[in-house]
Parts: sequence; C-alpha cells; structure tokens
Amino acid sequence: MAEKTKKSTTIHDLAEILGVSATTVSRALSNRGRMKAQTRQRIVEAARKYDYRPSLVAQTLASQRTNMLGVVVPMIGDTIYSQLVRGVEQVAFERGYNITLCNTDMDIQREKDYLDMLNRRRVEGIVVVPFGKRELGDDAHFLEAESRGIPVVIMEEELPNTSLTQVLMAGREGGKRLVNHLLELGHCRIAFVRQMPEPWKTNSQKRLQGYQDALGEAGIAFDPQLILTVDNTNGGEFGVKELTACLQKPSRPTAIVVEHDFLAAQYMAMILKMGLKIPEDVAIVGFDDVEIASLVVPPLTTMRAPSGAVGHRAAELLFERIEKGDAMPNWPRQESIPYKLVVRQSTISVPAMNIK
Amino acid sequence: MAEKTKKSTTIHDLAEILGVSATTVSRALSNRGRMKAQTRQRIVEAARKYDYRPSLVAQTLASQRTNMLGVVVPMIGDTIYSQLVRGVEQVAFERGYNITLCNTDMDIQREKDYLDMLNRRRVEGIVVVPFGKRELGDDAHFLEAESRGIPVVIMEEELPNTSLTQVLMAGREGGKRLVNHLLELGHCRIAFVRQMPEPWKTNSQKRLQGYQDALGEAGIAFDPQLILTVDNTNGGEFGVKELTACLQKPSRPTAIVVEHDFLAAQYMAMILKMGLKIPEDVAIVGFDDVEIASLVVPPLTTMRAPSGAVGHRAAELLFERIEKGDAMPNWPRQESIPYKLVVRQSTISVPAMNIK
DNA sequence: CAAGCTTGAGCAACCGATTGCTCACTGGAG
DNA sequence: CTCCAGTGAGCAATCGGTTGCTCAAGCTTG
Repeated sequence: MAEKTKKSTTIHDLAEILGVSATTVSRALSNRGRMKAQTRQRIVEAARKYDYRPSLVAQTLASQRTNMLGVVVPMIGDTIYSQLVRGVEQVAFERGYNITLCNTDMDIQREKDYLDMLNRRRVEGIVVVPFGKRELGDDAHFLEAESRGIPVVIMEEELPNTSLTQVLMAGREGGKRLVNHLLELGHCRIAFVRQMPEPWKTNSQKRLQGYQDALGEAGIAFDPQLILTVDNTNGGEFGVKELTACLQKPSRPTAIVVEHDFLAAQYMAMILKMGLKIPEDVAIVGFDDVEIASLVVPPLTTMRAPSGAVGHRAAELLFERIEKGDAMPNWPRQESIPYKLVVRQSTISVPAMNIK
Repeated sequence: MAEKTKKSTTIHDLAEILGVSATTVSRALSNRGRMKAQTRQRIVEAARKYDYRPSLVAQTLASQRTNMLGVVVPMIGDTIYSQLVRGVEQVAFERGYNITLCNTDMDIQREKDYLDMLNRRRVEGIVVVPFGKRELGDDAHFLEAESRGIPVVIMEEELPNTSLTQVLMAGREGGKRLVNHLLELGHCRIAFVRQMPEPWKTNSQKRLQGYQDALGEAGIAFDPQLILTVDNTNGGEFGVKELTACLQKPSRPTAIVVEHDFLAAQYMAMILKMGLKIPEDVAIVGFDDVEIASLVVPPLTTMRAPSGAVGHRAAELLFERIEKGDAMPNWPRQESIPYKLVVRQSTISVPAMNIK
C-alpha cells in the first residue's frame, strides 16, 4: 500500500523554519495578542510562501467549535429537497460554516446512524427532513442530540407530538388561498385529487384541510364525491379511471385542485385528450411549482412551495440558537412559511401579465 | 451569552469512572490489542451506559484520517447535480465516509474558497463539477489539492487541457445514437437545436458532434440551415421565431433533436399549436430525461443523462486512488459514462412496449 | 525452584493547533 | 542609578483521542 498522506506543512514546521515558537505563529496568523509588527509580517509572508494551511481538524479540537452543520434529507435527488439544502447552504456559507450532507434514502435506521455520526463529528447544529412511517418515539435520536447540546430543527415534514423546533410549509393556508383563487373566478364545483394518504405525508393532509376551509367559508357544502384518492403505487395508472368517470358526469367539477404539479400535468393531458378545454371547460391547479408547471400547455397555475425559504429559515433559527444557547427565547418553536400563488393560464386564459 | 457546549463524556471521564486508563478504554472500544475479555466487556457496557460517543474530531487528528469527502457543485438545487451528489453519497456511505457539500453558485471565486476550506478540513478526496467561464489556469486550485495529496475527480463538465482525472458523460456517442434512432425510423432531414453555445458547456458541443458523426456515417450531407442556435438569455423567446420559420419551409425537417428536454418540451407545444402532429409530421427528441420528459404529451424520446452513475463512478475512482495512492494505475485518467436511449411516443406513435 | 514466555495494562509521546501564564528585556520616570 | 510598567515572545498545559514501548504478574517448562 502506498503512503496515504503526503504530510502537509504544520505550524511547527513553519515555526522551525522561522526560528520562532508555534505560539507566535499561531498568534501572528490569527491576529490575536500583541507582537512586533515586523515579526507578524515575517510570519504571514512565510505562511504564504510555504502555502501553510492551518488544519481545521486541530483548530476544531482546540477551540471546540467545528463550524459544521449537519443536513439530513430523505432523498437528495428530489428537487424539493435539494432546494431546501440550497437554502441551508446559503446561510451556512455566509457564516463560514460548512455542511455535512446526509441522505437517508427514506430509511429510518439510516437516519439514526447518520445522527449518531453527526453527534460524533460534533456538528454544532442539525437540520433534518424526517421521513418514513414513524412509530411513536422515533424522534428519540433527535432528542438525544438536543440533550447533548446540539440543536435540531425539523423541516418541511411535520413531526407530530414532538418538542422539537420545526419550520414547515403553511400547506393549509396555501390550500385555502389556492381554492379561494378558484372561487373568485366563479367556480363552485371544485374537485380535489390526492394521492393515497400516508400518515407521514403531512403536507398532503394540510392541503386538503385548506381546501375544506375555503369551501366552508364560502358556504359551499362539502361533497365527498369530489375528493378523488388515487393510488399510484401499483402500476402507475394514477387514477385515470376515477378522474375520467368524474369528468363525464353531468355534474362534473369545473375546477380541479391536484395535490402536486406532476400529477396535475398528467391529468391535464388526459383532460385535453377528452376534448375538454383548459381552463374554459375545466380549470386545474397544482402545488409546488416544479419546473414542469411553467412548461406544460397551458402553463399551470400553482402554489409555489417555499422550499428554499424553509431551509433558509431553519438555518437562521439554528444559528440563533447556537449563538444564544438556552437564552434563546421561545425554544422550541414552530414556524410556517407561506406558499406563493403563481397564476398561469390553466385558470385564466388571458393572463393579466406575463408571469414567468 | 449562554454556555455554548454542554460538555460531552470524554474517554478520560469514562476511564476515571472505571478506574482504568484511557488507553485501555480506547483499546477496548476499538477492539484492538489484547486484553482480558472481562475488562473489555466492562468497558463496553459502561460506554453504552454513559452514552459515550468518541469524538471523531479527536480520532481524526490522531489517526490522520478524516473519513470525509468534499463535493463541489455549481448549484445543488438543479436536478442534474443533485442526482450526481446522490451517486457520490451512496458510495461514500457504504464506505463509512461523510461528505461535505459545497455549492459554488456558479462563482469561480467561491469555488476557490471552498477548495481552500476543504484543504484545511483535510478531506481525503474531492469530486467537483466545474463551472463558469474559465481562464486558462483556473484549475490551479484543483492541482494544488492534488499536490497536497488530496485526489480530485472532475465530473460531468469537461475541463479542457488539464491533467486531472475526469468522469464525463459520453455526449458525443449519445448524440450519435440518438440520431441513429431517428435514421432507423427513416428520417433524413434532421434538425438540431442548441442553446447559444458557451465554451464551458462542453456537453452541448459533444451532442452536436455526435449528431454530425451520425449524419456523416449515414452519408447525409451536413446542412447548416438545419442547425438552429437559440438564445434564451434575453427575454425567453427561446428561438420560437427561428423554429417556426424552419418548420414552414417546404423542405422542413421531419425530425428535431433538441439539446435538452426542457427546451424540447416547449417546442413540442409550439409544434402542436402549429397543427403538426408528433411524431407523424415531426418527430422530436431531447436529452437528459428529466421528469418532464415522461409527462408531456406525447411522452418524449430522450437520451437519459447518467448523472447518478457519473457521481457513483467518480466516487469509486476517488476511493481507489485514496487506497492505492501513487500505486494507482492510469492516474490521472478520463472516463465516459454512456447515455441510455429511452424511446417514447415522440418518435414512435405505437410503442413497442410500455417503457416507464 | 529458577528461567523464560505470555498476558494484561499503563506511561508517555504524539496528532496540530490554542491560550493562560511567566519571564526577559527595554525604556522612561524618579 | 534604581525601580517599574509595558512589550514581545515562549513554556507548558489542553483539546480527546491513539499507539509504541515498558513492565509487572502469572503461567509453563526444565
């Protein structure tokens, strides 16, 4: 086996070359303590000349500050989560922090393993998107981190019954505003399409609640027949049959709210194929504003998920907590970031203005 | 300011509690050296009882191995790059390595800063997707890392004139196969749509070369009029005019190769609006196989970009190099990962089989 | 019973930095 | 000329582990 590490210049090497102590070198480069200006300059120059790069590993051990955040997500390949990570990274970078990325592959055990790792790496804080069917008490590993003094912020997917700080998306309010948009356009038979509900997909549930809220406030009776639950697990039929049936009834809905843009895009294709016009015959809206939303024809009205903002805010909270420690007010806490309504031609045929 | 760190249990704490030396504890937990089974067990149990988590910071300093990889990407929010990161993470996780994620925001200076950081963190290897208009010598920071014994692998975007190891996508060969697919279907007037070429978008260039290769081999004369270069920088017209004009000529192409699925999806909409049928009147294909490709109507035939595989392979190479050091054969080297042809209804109206 | 080998565990040095404290030297005041 | 404050720099301890070497105790063997 070949030698693994060409040894890099250490502070001792540099000190020896210059004929001073490591202490002096350290002080010169960190600009702390008093010393002759000339000495400092000599050291700084030598450091540059020999490309001295102080080991963050050693500095970390000495200073007890890692300048490192842990980021745990279920699946980094998904747009929604990578946006989130970007939000976190932005804030971290500004503050001179790095992030250790952990991808759980939607596996609880792996999530736990990664949390153990982050503990041992002594990261200063952890942001995490929990995932998976959770038993009660499956947040124990998060609580343990907290008890060790590593603050944890949950993002995006709500963890029920926990005492952890969470930064979520205001799905209920978002759903309501989206339906209100349709109500304002005169629709009153509005369907809602959701994927097979799974208890851990908390956003799905919230969006539906928002739908109900809006109808309730508008005084429209809730019609269970207008809630379509589609199952895309076995074969990918995605509820084609149900939707078709629903749209062929004489009392068909004039607008459809779909839980996610991807699904909405597929339904748009089906609707067009049935010979119905969008939005004249049926208006349709989605959630999240993924790239496809602006590219389908007609472009899809949707509620833009504030993923980046969630990550951004979670990181901010984390840093505030790191800084203030137990003096941090209202900790743990729960915050919601609002969605943004993006109106396109799937609800209004003549757009008021050219929205991106 | 509140106290920052609730001090965690150290090896010395544990040693004192047990009345043994830290040496013994270390040996017991790492299962190295010989010792009485009973002593080992006592220590292991105490470690569990007191939730002792050895500091990786200290272990790293002592062992000189960080078990850490650096991953540098231009924009983590982009699907293509987050897929790549996933590929890297998979391999790293298997080997017990963590990754430090660096997002350069397409800023060369930031890329340099991050490389400096990774150097100082003493990561054991770095994978990077370079980006941006590069001057000659803008790979100096990568070479420096190499010279410090940190292997570097370039991914996805080719860095010309460098002596670094690179894992790229076989764009030229992919372009050729895609065009061959069209040739086999009988097309002979085939247009190619590319975005305004920018020297650092090496994949774009390769795809076009592949197109020319295929035509050349088929004995079809190259017609410059069939190369459309669209500019999407000023306002987002995306070459609508050029394409329309091109399709209205009597000698219009019967198939169109578009550099990227997103663009292809937009052109499909335009083509359909012109009253032309896909694929009967005009076939169309894209590159990358992003989510939208399977969702547009008709679904888009495309060359799937092997992003995940590129990340996977890059990480594998990195580990091999880390392990073998200078004994690693053929280093630096350059590898290409092939694309995968995904045939959908934008080229064949009756699909042979149900391709996802 | 003495010599030799094996076993189990600790001492001390080290990894590469930081930091409190000490101390020699310098220069001005008395 | 002496005293003292201020300046510049180094010693040694520390951060939390790992590891080569030493050594005492226990066991086997002749």
